[in-house]
Order: sequence, then structure tokens, then C-alpha cells
Amino acid sequence: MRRLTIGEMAKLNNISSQTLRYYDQIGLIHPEWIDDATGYRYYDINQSAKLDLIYHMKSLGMSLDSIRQLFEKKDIRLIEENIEKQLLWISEKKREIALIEKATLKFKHNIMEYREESRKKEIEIRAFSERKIFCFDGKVNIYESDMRTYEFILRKLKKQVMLEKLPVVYFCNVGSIIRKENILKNNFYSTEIFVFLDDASSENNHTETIPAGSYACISFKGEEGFSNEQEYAQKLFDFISENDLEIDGDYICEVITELPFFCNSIRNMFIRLQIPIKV
Amino acid sequence: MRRLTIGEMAKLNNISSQTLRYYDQIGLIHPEWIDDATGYRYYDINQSAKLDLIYHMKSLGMSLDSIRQLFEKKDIRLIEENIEKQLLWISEKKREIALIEKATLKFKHNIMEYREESRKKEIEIRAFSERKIFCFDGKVNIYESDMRTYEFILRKLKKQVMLEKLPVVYFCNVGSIIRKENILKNNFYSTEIFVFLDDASSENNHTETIPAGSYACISFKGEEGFSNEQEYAQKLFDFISENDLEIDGDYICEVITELPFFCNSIRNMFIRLQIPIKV
DNA sequence: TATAAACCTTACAGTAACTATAATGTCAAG
DNA sequence: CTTGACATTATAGTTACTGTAAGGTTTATA
Repeated sequence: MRRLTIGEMAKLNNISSQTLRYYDQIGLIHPEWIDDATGYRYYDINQSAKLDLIYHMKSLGMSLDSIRQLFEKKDIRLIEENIEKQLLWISEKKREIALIEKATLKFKHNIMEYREESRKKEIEIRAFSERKIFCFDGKVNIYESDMRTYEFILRKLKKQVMLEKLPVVYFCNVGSIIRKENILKNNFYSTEIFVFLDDASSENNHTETIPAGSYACISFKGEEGFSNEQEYAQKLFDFISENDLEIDGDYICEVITELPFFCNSIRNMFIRLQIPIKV
Repeated sequence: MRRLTIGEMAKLNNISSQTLRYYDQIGLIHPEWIDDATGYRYYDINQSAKLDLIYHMKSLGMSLDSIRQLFEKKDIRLIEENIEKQLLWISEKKREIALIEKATLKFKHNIMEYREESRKKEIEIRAFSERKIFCFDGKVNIYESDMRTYEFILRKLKKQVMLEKLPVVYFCNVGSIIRKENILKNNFYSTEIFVFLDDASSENNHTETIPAGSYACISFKGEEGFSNEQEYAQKLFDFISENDLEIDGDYICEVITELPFFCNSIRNMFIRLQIPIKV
């Protein structure tokens, strides 16, 4: 049986001639025989076994370089070590993909809310299930600061989040808290901002839980940052007292979606204020 | 509040200055102001919102180019379309990773068997659960062919498998079948080779099931292809008749692991013959 | 035997999303 | 006025290829 030209070998193995030439170039698989006069590469069908293994290890996520090293070292133990590494890599990838999926669904949900909320009535009572957040105390009252200061605090929050490698669902979805004691005194004072965490995330000294329950909510489009927040908060307070509801915890200002598509710099915020009420 | 230099902006956003310069270069985010005299880039803290969104969409698996297009088109609908695409991509990835994981575990298992089987006794009775295979009829009796012909048939099998996009667990793990009627006549005749499929794969006219049950097994290292297969098969037949066992189906010759690390071309095969028996 | 089609060769550019380096210029503090 | 930190541009490298150009070889057909 005669030798195979590069094209024949390529066709038999479902890869391109270019790829075979490339593999030769990086020293991964060398043709059985090369015609010195013409430089033509000739392969043996039996070399397919090696191509199979290359394909397999490649599809296991290994780089061509590490595959080449395995071939050079000719040590089964190295393969076994590599498999263990691969398994770690796989579970890492799985975790990653799961997070991405959650984040994407959340993103989708947020955008839908962003589009629909404007058509809904301003004030409503909604039930929320438990939410986990990562809180950061900026030590500055955000109601006495401008957007630039707010951004600086956000940056610090983000750094903390990255430092602790927390599974943040969607970083653009942030919020701030006014503690119950201040909101009862109508005191707009908040130094704490937060991001929502993945439900399954572990607790630590910065994570906090927003309890499940009924919340009186009002939605609006933020103008120039939070300048119109208090106006809408007042409507919400009026609604609560008119309906004889009782405030049951901290006031939450959630930034649902901000799409800096339209203006280059200033955040384009859709805000939902939430006050837990006793039922 | 003064403008931020590229380094300050980079630090605040946990990216490198190089990356910011790169983003400027590809037209993704332009600094708020550039000093014409020195070319220094100066950013505004508020541009962080855009960087946040870039980071988020990047981590959703989008390319910088498509993110840039979204920014240019300024159309929320495009984002929504993109999210749907992303969700498809995610489920594709999940499927992919799951397959890779299975294949890696199978690979690991095979290598372990390869290392340990040689220490075990040659003949034993083992229980197997149901296995799915993709069968290919090469129309040539592989016991009358050489390794090159065998390789050619393997290539054809592989092509079929790829064509039908079947979820093959590990392509190096192949086998051949001698049908019951032939094995009872001691007739070494087989034109069929196969690969193992993922358990969850759908049936079609080429897929077949190897039934669960007890199998008399013998393991050995293949020499020069399958030249020593019949010698070991004979030992297995002797064992079966000595123990008054009854052959209950097709004879299977499984190539457990072949690592073409040691010699460049010829397959380095560890073979396990399996004959189903009545219990 | 001529010629055309199909195939082979090398060399180089391009992909994505950066990182690293070199050579040089600018800024802020002491 | 110097020093050190920081900025600039330009270029090359990363991975696993694909695509193209310019030219040489093989094979089949007229």
C-alpha cells in the first residue's frame, strides 16, 4: 500500500492539509517520509492513531503545546497528572458557565423589567423572595454626594467584590440601603451600597440577606443620578401611611438596569425603591 | 474633581492601562479628553459605567466587536437579540462541557484499567451494564486484513460518526464484533467495527446496544495489531467449555486504550475480549 | 508529447484580546 | 533641576489555525 499525500491523509482524518502542515511545523506530528527533491510530505495511514489521540486530547481542552510535551516525555504518569488537571479545569468551567447562565437570565429579566415597568402603575406591593447582597460601607452619605463620589464608592465596592472572588450576578445591578431607624425619622442617610450575589454563595462578614416578604415599590427613571429619588420616596411614604401599612425593615434603592449606550458617560438608571411592610 | 489619567482609571476599574489603550484603539471607549500636545488620555470617573457594561457583556461571552456594534447601534432590541443568542451559546457550551467531562472520566478509567489489568488474572467473569455503540460495516473481514486496511475502515467509521454528529465518548476506545452464529462455528469473521457512544445518545439505524449481563473476559496486549487475538480467544473458549458455560450472544473485541506515545505510528493496543454467558 | 487540472510547496498576513517590550516623552515632588 | 513615576507610540508575541500569493509537481487527458 502506497504512502498518502498530505491531501489524502487530511481527507481521511477530517482535517485540512494546512493543519497537518502546521502540526508538522510545531513538531507535533511529522510525516513518515519527505521527498527531499520536491519537499512533498508523505504520511502512513498508521499515523492516524496519533492524530486520533491529538484530536481527543485537544477536545479535552489541552493545548497543542502540552500535547507535544506529553508525546516527547512518553510518560503515562504525565498523562494521568494532566487528566487530573483537566478535571479541575472542567469543574471550573462548569461553575463559570453556570454563573454566566444565571447572569444572562438576570440581565434578560432586568431589561424586560426596564422595558415594561414604565408602562405599569408607579406604586405596587410586590412579594420578593430572599435576596443575598454584598454590602460595602463607603463612610460617606451618598445623599450628600455627587455622582462622581458615588462612582468612586462603586469602584471600591467592585474592588472588594473582586478581591473576595464573590459570584456577582450582574454588576450593573446595584443598590443602596437606608437603615430602618433612619427611614422612620425621614432621614435620608446612607453610606452603604451593595451588589446582588448569587443565591448559592457562601456567607461572610460583608454578605447580608434581604429578607423575603412584601415590599411597597415605586419605579422611576433616575435623573442626574439620584436627584429625583426623594420625590418618589415621598410618594411611597404617602402611599404607606394612606393605606395604614407599617414599615418592617430597611429601605432599599435598587438600580435595575443602567445602559450607558445613549450617553457616553452618565449612568442611565432605572430605579426601584422598596420598603418592606408588615402584612 | 479632576480628570483621571489612564493609570488611575485603570486602577479604579481593575484593568490594565494597556487594555484601556487597546479599547480606545478599537473604538470601544474613547477617553473624555486627550491633550493634543502630549497625547495623554484623560478619563472621567463616570465612564466607569460603560466599562462595567463592557465587562459584563464580555463575561457573557460576547466579543468586543459585537459589544462595540451594540454601542454604535444604540438599540435595546439588539441587546435582547444578543441575549437570546447568548443563551443558545450557553446551552451549547454546557452540552460540550458535559461531554468533555464524560470523555475525560472515561479516558481516566481506561488508563487505570490499562495499568492495572496487566496485574490481574487473565480470565474472569465480569458484569457489564448496557453499552451503546455506533456500528460500521467495512464489508471486509478484518481477520483477513492487515493493520493498514483496519485503519482505513476506522477512518470511514470516524467519518460516519462525525457526519451524524454523534456524541462519541472516546474515539480511541473502539471494538469489533463477531456475531454469535460465527463464533459458535469458531469462524473468525467480522466486518463490523464500532465506537462507544454516550449513554444518553439517540438511537438510529447504525446505533446498537450491547446488552447488560455477565461476560467472560480475557485481557492482553495486542501485538502487531490483532495477530495474537485468536490465541487468547482460544484460551477464553477453553475456559468457557471447561466451566460448562453457554455463549449467549456476540463476541466483542474491545480496544481499551491505545497510546501512540511510544512508537510513532503503530497502535499500541490493550485488548479485552468479551463473550456474554448465560448465568 | 503537450497541456490543463489538481495538487503540492513555502512564506506571509490575519484572526481575538490582549500582554510585553523598547525607545522616548511628560509630570509632580523635593 | 533632577529623579522617579508615569505617559506615549510602535512592534512583536500569544493560540490554533485559515487564507492567499507565487510558484513547482503530478496525473490525466487530448
